[in-house]
Amino acid sequence: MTKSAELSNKQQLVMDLLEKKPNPMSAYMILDQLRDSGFRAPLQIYRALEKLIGMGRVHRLESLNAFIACSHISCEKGGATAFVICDRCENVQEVCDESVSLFLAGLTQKAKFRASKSSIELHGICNACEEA
Amino acid sequence: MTKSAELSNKQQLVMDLLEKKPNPMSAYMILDQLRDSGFRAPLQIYRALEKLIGMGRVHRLESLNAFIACSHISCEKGGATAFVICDRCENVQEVCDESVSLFLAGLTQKAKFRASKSSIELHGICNACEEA
DNA sequence: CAATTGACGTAATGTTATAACATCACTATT
DNA sequence: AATAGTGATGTTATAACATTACGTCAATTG
Ligand SMILES: [Zn+2]
Ligand SMILES: [Zn+2]
Ligand SMILES: [Zn+2]
Ligand SMILES: [Zn+2]
Repeated sequence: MTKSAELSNKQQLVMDLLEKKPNPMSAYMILDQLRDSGFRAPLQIYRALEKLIGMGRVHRLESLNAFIACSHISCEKGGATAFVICDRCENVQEVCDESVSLFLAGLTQKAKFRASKSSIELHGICNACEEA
Repeated sequence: MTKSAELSNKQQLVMDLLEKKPNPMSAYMILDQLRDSGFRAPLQIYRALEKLIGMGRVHRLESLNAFIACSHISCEKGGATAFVICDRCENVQEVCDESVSLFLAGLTQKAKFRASKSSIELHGICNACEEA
């Protein structure tokens, strides 16, 4: 629910919803939740998401076709992030430390590559679910 | 075009097509190419792909919704693979060395996690395209 | 032989994402 | 004030990706 002057009304509504949910949501789930707030078409959601992702405030999980609020102050700076996704409870941990950027740096160097975007997603069962 | 007795006729057709193409193909692209070989519906493609992926002979690229033949003998054993994808020429490098498995091991340990599947995909511009 | 299994066929449907086009609100420039 | 530019918005239609549901068939196996 963090207020940010840079967001339009619609964008703020999507941001607020994602920040309330600990789990990833698909664009269509978001649409369903926001019908009463004036959203009527998928594109309205996708446009808001595009902006929020550009700002680093929302991440897209490629392996789920879903979206989640950034759990850090914002990943604009650090950049590279890895997502650890529990397939049971849908909890997502966002790992953003040096090991990630070092790994990616090594990868781009080996591959002689100029990277622009990364997607690192690990699926499995989290500790809490394992013990339950 | 590696022959493998374990594959059905349809599965072999999909495998052959993917092995001929250096670039990722979507399921519907595959379908288009294989209409003359008797494929009629998406499901026929997805079923073959499911089997081939299970065998480690084909990989799914989550960030592209596309599929590509494994460029190694087969990733059944090693497991973890990273894909380096050029957004210009669509060339895909498959990196499968120790740095990848070490990185993932560190990640699962930090996150206290039992991993079952990973998806590591790096987008950008390859060296060849950069120099062109 | 009955049961199980795995591949296959087909139609319908579900889910995710974008194209195309028009309009509106705000700002900057003339 | 008029003009033009920009970013957000609204709406409809459609493209692209994936699965459900149901039925058939052949090979294996207890
Ligand atoms: Zn983040
Ligand atoms: Zn869990
Ligand atoms: Zn492979
Ligand atoms: Zn390239």
